[in-house]
Amino acid sequence: MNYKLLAERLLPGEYPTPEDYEAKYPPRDLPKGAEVTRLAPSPTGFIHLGNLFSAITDERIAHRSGGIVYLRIEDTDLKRKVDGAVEAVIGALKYFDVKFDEGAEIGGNETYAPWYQRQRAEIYRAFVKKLIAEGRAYPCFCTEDDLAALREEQTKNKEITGYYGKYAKCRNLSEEEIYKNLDAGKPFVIRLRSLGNPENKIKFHDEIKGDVTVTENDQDVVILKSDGIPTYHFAHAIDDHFMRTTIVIRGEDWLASLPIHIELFAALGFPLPRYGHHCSLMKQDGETRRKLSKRKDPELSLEFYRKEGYFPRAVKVYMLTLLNSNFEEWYLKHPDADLAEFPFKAEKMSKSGALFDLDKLNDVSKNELARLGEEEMFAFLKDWAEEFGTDTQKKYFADAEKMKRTLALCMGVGGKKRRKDFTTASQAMEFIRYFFERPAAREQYRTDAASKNAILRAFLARYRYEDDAQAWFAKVKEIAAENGFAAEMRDYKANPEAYKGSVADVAEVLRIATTGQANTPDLYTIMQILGEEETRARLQCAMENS
RNA sequence: GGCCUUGUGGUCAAGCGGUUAAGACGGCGCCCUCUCACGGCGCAAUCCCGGGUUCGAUUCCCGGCAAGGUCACCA
Repeated sequence: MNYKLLAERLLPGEYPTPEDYEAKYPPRDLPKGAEVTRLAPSPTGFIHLGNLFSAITDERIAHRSGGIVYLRIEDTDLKRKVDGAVEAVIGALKYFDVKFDEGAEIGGNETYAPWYQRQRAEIYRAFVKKLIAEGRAYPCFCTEDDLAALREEQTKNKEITGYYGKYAKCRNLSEEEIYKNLDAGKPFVIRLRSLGNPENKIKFHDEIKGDVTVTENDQDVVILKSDGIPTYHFAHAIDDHFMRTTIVIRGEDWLASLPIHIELFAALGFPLPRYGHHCSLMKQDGETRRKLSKRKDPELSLEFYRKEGYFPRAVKVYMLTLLNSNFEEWYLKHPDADLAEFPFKAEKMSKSGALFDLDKLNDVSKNELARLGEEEMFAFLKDWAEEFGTDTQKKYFADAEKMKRTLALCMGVGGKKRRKDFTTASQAMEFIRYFFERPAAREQYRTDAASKNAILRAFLARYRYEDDAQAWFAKVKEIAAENGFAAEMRDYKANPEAYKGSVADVAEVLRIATTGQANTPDLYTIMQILGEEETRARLQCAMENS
């Protein structure tokens, strides 16, 4: 068979030679040991935690080593393409503070552009043509029905499914048959002529998983689809070679197709890059655990964290604790260090899939929020409210001074005695709501109505805005004593039967009356922030509504 | 089913032949206290199973078992 002629028929025209491409995309001029990594999402419009997980790894490995990380868009499947998806990826990663050096919509070093695979058609075809000319690839005219029938037969006979060996019908088509099919205008794909033998095992060192054993590939995989676009496997080999990736970081689901990639790189005459296959985030689902799924788990979407108002750094910190087992300890020791200083290592990555733990994220989030200064917290909440808040919530920020006072005095923001009442911006808005709106739904008073009104009346009668905290609380105690409640907690504890309740119950009446909630920060401070008029109005209102 | 990977408390995990088997989250209890939150103290809870190797296995070997991944003209 004349493979050269066949190649010309299949992919007519002049293509640059491998040497041309080697010259066009030269090795990167980087210091020794510098790693080149990449994030290569497909533009489906859905950016998830898994992408962030990979992206942080890519970014850390590249930048820790003085190398670069780039963004490549794997848009070879036009069925899945969504407009604006690339911007969404970039926006989301930027929000979580992952910076790329070059890539799609980012620019940077143009030498290795374009970063959209659909714009790289020529180079893929040039190499496919070369493979055909060498007899390492061939046209396959099997239809999807043919393939389905084949799979069915193999399944029935309990054989390995796929296009390989004796089942690779088109592999041994005669020259005559091929041209007959071509003349008839039959659509075709190009397949790799695999030389592998599954009896052979390959020892392979994975940067994350360590030493693994894989089975040699014998599948004649499709490398060029009938629309002339390469499959992932082929594009991966070409792009990661010519974009000079040194370490390919990807999900462990790719480990299964590593043998294909090993054979492809060899067939192409490219040195194999290093690989790091990371585990995927799991979720408990009844008895078993499974991969986080975008249909079932809203928390997989990065958008979820923005909407809920998680502080972006918190998400990043949590990802880092999952990514490197020694990160948490390091962070405890260096709470004020730049996250970039953490000595991130691929080999410290977990080999098994971690269950995504929202409780843990929430804890991290509270702590991160508690680190924010007054201005930072104000800006964070304001930005969130402007994007996701209700119209009422947006108005909270109209009186910036009041908001800052609330944050500082009641939440301890900016001070050293921090409260950790909320994990997200949306919770924060809910939490401080009673400062800006009259409480609507009241919690139940534990105290009976008559005592409650007596307490309210007594308080209203002697409340003075000018009182300091001590004087204020002394009055509360007085009121307690006068109404049959223990003024001192220890008295009440020593002899609970002697009283209607304690000063705690008296405080609760006042607290619910002014805030609508049984649990709040210091009541005196709240009243100071609300102002005398508003405080009185609320207490009055609570009395009348009983 | 074939192939690959992984198995330490409920979760994330440290550990690398001898440890009272770290730590964090969560849970529970106590203290602090006008409530809550914070903070402090404490408690419960773990080496998948079976064989070896060894004076000694969570650690090494073999075999099970379980879980996950993958078997497309999707990435």
